[in-house]
Amino acid sequence: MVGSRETAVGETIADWYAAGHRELPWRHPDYPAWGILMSEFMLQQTPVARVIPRLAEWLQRWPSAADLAAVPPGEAVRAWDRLGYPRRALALHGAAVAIAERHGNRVPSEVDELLELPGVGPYTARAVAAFAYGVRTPVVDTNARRVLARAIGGQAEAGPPSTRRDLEAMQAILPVAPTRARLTNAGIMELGQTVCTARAPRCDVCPLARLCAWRVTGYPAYDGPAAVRQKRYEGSDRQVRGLILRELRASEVAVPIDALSGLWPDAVQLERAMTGLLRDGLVHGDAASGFTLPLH
DNA sequence: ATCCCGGTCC
DNA sequence: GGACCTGGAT
Repeated sequence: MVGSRETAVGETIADWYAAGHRELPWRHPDYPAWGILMSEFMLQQTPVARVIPRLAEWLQRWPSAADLAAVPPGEAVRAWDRLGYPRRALALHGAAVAIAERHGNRVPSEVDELLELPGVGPYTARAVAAFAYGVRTPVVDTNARRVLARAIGGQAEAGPPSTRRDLEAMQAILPVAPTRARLTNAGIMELGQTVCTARAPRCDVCPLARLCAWRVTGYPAYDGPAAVRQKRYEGSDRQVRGLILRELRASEVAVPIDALSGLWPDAVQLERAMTGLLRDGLVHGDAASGFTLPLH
């Protein structure tokens, strides 16, 4: 219905974002769709400040999908450097190959086509459609989920994720006009990152003010299931995988097994990490001939 | 020294 | 539901 909280929240966020936001490279009007796709891959798990310089390098080195597709996947893994979760580099290279071969070197604009690309899930597909092409579609990341949970749901936290519910909740606040919807999509994530933060929300400067259901009900405490905690990094297989890849990134030739066995005291865990890397396609080779990044 | 962040895939 | 990386914040 007209005048609902949903409508008012969506319009208010669009106005707030339009009135002033951080200047980020991928928000410039003439930034290419390929650059936006790369930025979304990098931003999936990595803070803005670390993405900016790396993205600039990638765009200069590989100005289109076909340029990245033309090099071995290992070059993407090497250039990924320390952004973390290097399977994303492999997936981005795979997406570049698919775009070059099946889409005429043009990043697709349809959500369904984007979802077919490796490493592209519900968030990235809609983010690219919305921000590269202006498609009116709900874009929901973890920040948007939290804002929706508070402003619309009246809850302190978002609770367990449900893509279907998230998309419906975001759809309900999206303005009808695509140009306005785009502002709301970008704005709700910015609001969640800078104002409606997880631990110390700055409600005193929030544009939603009394439109927020959580605020008007007196900030009730969260009574849902506790958020799952990430296992510690120190001593994890993730750390061992990171050590192995760091060694392979630094070498232009195959690294002998002896050079890797010194990286970690627990031989069983080292073996397990290497098996995982080989299975993921992040490493090629064997004990006899040594190991490399995937160079073919 | 410890905690925290986060989208995709299996 | 759990695995996956890293560095910055506290």
